[in-house]
Amino acid sequence: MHGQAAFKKQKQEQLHTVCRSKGLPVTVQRTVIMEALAGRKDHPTADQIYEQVKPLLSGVSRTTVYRVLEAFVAHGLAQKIGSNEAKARFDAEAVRHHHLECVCCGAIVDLPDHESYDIPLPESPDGAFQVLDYAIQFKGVCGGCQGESLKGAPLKH
Amino acid sequence: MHGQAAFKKQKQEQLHTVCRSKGLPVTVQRTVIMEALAGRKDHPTADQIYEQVKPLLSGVSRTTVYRVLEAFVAHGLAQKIGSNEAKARFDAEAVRHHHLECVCCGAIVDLPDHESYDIPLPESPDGAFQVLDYAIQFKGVCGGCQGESLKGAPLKH
DNA sequence: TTTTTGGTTGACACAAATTACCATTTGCAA
DNA sequence: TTGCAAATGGTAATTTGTGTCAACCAAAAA
Repeated sequence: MHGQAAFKKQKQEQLHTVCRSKGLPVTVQRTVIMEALAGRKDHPTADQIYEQVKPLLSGVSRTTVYRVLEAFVAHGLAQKIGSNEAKARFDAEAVRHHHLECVCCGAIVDLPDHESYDIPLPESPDGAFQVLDYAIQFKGVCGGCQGESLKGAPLKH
Repeated sequence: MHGQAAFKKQKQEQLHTVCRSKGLPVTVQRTVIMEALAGRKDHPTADQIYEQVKPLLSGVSRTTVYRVLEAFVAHGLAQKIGSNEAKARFDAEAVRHHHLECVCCGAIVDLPDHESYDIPLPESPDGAFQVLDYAIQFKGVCGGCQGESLKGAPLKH
């Protein structure tokens, strides 16, 4: 896939731009972690990224991976997405898009056509809340879990 | 508020109905935990509910609170909502509605007019995924955090 | 009312996920 | 190259959620 490589390159450039504009150092850790995150489409957890970069950055601290991912989110380089499981998952795609979450196995995939779901932002519906963006979380059962659900309990694999 | 009391009563009746129809006992713990959850609009975590019911049910186990809340979700009596924080939050309102989440302090409030945001469910957009429902997560800054953000860092209170 | 029975609860240990702290190292600009 | 602010590594601690099992209890049967 060439789109993959292009996306990675774009994210690396974005990382440099943001760091330079805010006076933050571009560290090896940030570069490698961004490379790892941008190369995945499965919205990994911090620990999954840690396992992935450990062989590439011998001696990385788990703490650093958590911190770097949080920093990406704080500076708009990545998104933290909320799932029903009790752990944070990250997404290098920071522009608006929507997700399909399997209620059975927890898998989260991107919705291919996000432009079909453009809705207007509510105008401060409760008074003071300033609405900036939104994300739609579709819930359902993925292909792999549909077979399983026929065998017994519908939820909780 | 009278709507509050009516909602609590409705949830208690729903609890009885569901338990009876499935042959499950209606325990004191379930009753008190439902009462606590139905009385809140801030989408509390399991531990917050635990702290709340501890004085009312002397000797409750934290494990029980976690289990009962999961049971509510499994039987459609409550919803587990995914936030950007790495912990599960619960909502006694089980019918479809949407949320406003403050990216600064993490507060989650219900969107008053959820009927304005009816969108069609995608027809298995990636092939095998069976879409059942959706929830829109609006992101923004709540009233309390707008003042804070003027003072310095925009994120992370 | 008493008995029976299967699901529930409490207590504890355990695992997973995340954060706090601090000494050391590093990026980068002067 | 040098200096400083920021980042990192390592460890410990906290928070959040799960597994196990004996004792218990709600609800139906006797």
